[in-house]
Amino acid sequence: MLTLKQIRENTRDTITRLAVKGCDAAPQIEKIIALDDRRKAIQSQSDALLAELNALSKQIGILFKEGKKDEADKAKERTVTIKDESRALEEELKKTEDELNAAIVLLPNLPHGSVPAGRTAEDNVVVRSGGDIPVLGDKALPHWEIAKKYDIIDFELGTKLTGAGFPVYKGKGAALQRALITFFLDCNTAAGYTEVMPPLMVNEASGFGTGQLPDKEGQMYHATEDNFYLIPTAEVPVTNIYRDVILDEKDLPVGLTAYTPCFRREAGSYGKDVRGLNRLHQFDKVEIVRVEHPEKSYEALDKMVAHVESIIQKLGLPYRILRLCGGDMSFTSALTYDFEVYSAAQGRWLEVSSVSNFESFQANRLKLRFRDGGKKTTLAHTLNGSSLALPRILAALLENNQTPGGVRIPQALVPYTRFESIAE
RNA sequence: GGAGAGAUGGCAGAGUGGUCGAUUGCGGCGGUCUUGAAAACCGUUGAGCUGCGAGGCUCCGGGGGUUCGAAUCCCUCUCUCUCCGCCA
Repeated sequence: MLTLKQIRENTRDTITRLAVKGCDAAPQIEKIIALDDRRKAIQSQSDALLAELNALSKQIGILFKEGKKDEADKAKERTVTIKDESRALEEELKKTEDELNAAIVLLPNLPHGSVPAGRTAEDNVVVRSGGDIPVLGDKALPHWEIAKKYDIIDFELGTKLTGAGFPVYKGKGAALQRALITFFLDCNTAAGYTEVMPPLMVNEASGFGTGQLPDKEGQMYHATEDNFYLIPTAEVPVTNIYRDVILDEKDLPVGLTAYTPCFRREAGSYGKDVRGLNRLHQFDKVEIVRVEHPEKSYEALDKMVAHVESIIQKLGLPYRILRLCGGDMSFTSALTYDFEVYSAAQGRWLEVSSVSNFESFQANRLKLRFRDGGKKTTLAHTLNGSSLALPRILAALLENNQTPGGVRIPQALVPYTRFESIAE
């Protein structure tokens, strides 16, 4: 969430920048400022009243000690009216605060100055691209057919066990999956990220911390008996490590990486785009998360982009990097780069990573701060990115590397798979 | 799952109705001393809201209650520990 300070002190600028995201925030902001004014007024009234009550209570204590019971009883009378007034004010205050909070939470993060205007994915800007798109010829198979041909992924079996979107990886398919996870983690730790293995279920507070709750409640699987949520991404448990934390400035930057399965209900998506590995309810992903000093977060974002790019290059996949336009960016992001790899048999680009700087938007919600110099606490900046999501990488690998003699494994992965191809 | 104990500041640990946002120790920061360091000594050291400021208000796991007054009493939830049961 945005800070009240930002909204109040840079009102005009806030409105202008939110417009880039296609959000007409003026009425909302007017409402927020009015609510905040009201909150302050009630608060100071309430504080004055409580100050009087505190003083009286102290006095009554002293009077009792001195044995002046009559005077004490007299003083008590006044406290009764104060308490009534105070209770009413408190109710009013809570109501106003709730309204204020609900209003602020609706505002998306401010886009960075470099974010292109635009409404849809069409308006995203290709920053750069790399790798060669293979020419496969007419007999090229989409990955779901390759998977069937070599019996490495069984979608029907997963449906039997659980439901659609829960594939079973078999034989070399399972081994390749495991190899990719280890490969990605090794790349990330070599770049200085510390590996963590977080829980796959989180409580409500964590869901709120990263913003999945309350808005996206329907997107997560919910274990109602214990009120836990299955994580839709490692971002949730890993970022929440820093919920309500005040770091020392010298602890920055923080860089963590985690492999986790991800669970998404994907309510409402269907159609041809969801075939095979393109969209799953359970999939594997390796994530990177950073906590940065506000002055260094964009430098860090560039480093993350370069890092993810280097991994895709090692796999030899054709890719492109997009700077998302205002309209296509997530609610919480200030600047996002998407990575897409080309799926040669499907003839389309598949999103495999999204790297974002959230600036202080998440940190404000998490209360993630650092102490600078020894005195002031300041909100930190958070960033995260996939490094990388497995299913679509796997899809592209299978499709782009298919040959009449089988699927060729990229050299960088062979030490991990310990086989060089997948054949009949 | 059953029984019991507990949750206090960065950590340890006092505090069982009034002047307690909280004794003390450790740690941190600043200083004295020293060529430098250690030791010793002195000072300082939680967060949030509000106010130009002085100051005021809130927070002792979360929520509710009793009371003029709650860290302290009551209810409730969550979590931790010990013992028993079960178990990879």
